[in-house]
Amino acid sequence: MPYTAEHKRSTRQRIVESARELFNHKGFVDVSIDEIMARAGLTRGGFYNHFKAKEDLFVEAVMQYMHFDPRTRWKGLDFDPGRHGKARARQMVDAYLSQAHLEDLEGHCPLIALPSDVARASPRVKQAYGQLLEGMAGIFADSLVTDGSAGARQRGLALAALCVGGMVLARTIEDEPLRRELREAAHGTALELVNRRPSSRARRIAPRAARATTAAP
Amino acid sequence: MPYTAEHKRSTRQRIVESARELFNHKGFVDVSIDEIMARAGLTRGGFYNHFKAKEDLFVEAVMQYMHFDPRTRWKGLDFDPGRHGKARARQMVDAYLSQAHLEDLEGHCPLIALPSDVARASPRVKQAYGQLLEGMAGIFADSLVTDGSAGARQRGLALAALCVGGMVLARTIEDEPLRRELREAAHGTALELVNRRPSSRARRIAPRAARATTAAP
DNA sequence: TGTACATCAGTGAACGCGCGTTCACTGATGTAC
DNA sequence: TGTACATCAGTGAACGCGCGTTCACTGATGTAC
Repeated sequence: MPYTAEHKRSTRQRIVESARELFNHKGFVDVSIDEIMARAGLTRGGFYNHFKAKEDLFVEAVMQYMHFDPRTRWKGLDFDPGRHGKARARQMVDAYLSQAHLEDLEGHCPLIALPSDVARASPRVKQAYGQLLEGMAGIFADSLVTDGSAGARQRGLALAALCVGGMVLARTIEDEPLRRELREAAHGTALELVNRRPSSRARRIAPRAARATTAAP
Repeated sequence: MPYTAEHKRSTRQRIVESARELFNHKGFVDVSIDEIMARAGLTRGGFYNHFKAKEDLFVEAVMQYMHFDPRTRWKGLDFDPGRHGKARARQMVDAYLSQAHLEDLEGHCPLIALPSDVARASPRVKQAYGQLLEGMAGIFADSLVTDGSAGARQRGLALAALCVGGMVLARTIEDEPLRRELREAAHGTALELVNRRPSSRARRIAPRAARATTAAP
């Protein structure tokens, strides 16, 4: 059992990853430190060599998701990070609102798994969660702004709310047909929002919307 | 201290109401039975005269919201339950995504406060929560179906996802300007979705959409 | 109308359990010589 | 190269606390007579 600084860092990383998976699956309070450490191949006591308290893990578990490579994050969905503009937004909507993403309870986006836990957590946790949210809305906004519309930021936030909201609610539903119906409803509507310009009532800059050219599932 | 059947029923009701408020505010696990009973003006032990276990309360607390009169539920928002069609949907969007509704942590819709808790709860809780969700989506769908569009059900579900999602995410945000921005983005986009027909790509029945006639905040 | 009794909503002490955290200890490793 | 030592990641028992639940008890009320 070596203990270089590198070794310690990798152990710590294993603990964070274990926590991320378990929190995503069962929420913050229903996961014990015992459980987290066991999954990381360690025992209870060692936890405090790495963290001051359980809540520290919450922050790191959420932040961790931000650094994932999109290709490994959405493996099997032929996700191409090189796309731009609406194709990029469409691809994001398709991947995010896919059944594979919904069912991957441990691997999917923490925005889906943890909103209620975060609403009751410390400011640091909220900030980490907020960064994820801003990141997602930003990707949407950037993808939509290419046609010069000034409503892209608003549209990006609304798309994030629709995608996350659809998935959050889908996770509460047991009945499979209804769960699918909800997810697909959010999916279809999100694609519509991507393909249409933001309303000129909200922001008076955009000209008439162009019709969509391509469409995904 | 009388004890007619009526008295017992009203005591039970007080406990449910107390639980609903506390769960809404702090979630299921972070509220103790002590707390719930104290708020109802009672002591710990009496709880089990009315309920078999804490989780029973969860089901009832969620169901309770369904029976609220919309006028008391959204007091101060000049909510008129008599409206029909798109005016009804618009009014619902306005009320649901209002700042007053967001800030009323104890009184607002449980769909906003409890999604993560419900995702981890028993089937009975999920069913109660699902009924609330179906109710909301149904109101939207009914309001939109008046023009004969076959996509009303899909649109209703997506509107529910957008409204709930926007509010759920807003509750996780501490920064007031960003919280407002997100809420208003969801609000504006929800109104657009109400005012437009569902895309003819998704359901090929609807003719070209009519422009919106009125618009709320 | 008045009285004795049975009922049962509500009380509060106690139990058992799980969990976050602490702490004295261990033993493998890097380092100094 | 080999050896003694200091370090510190990891161990596992123990502590303290809060909470859900149980239970013997109380005392106000409805009811029978």
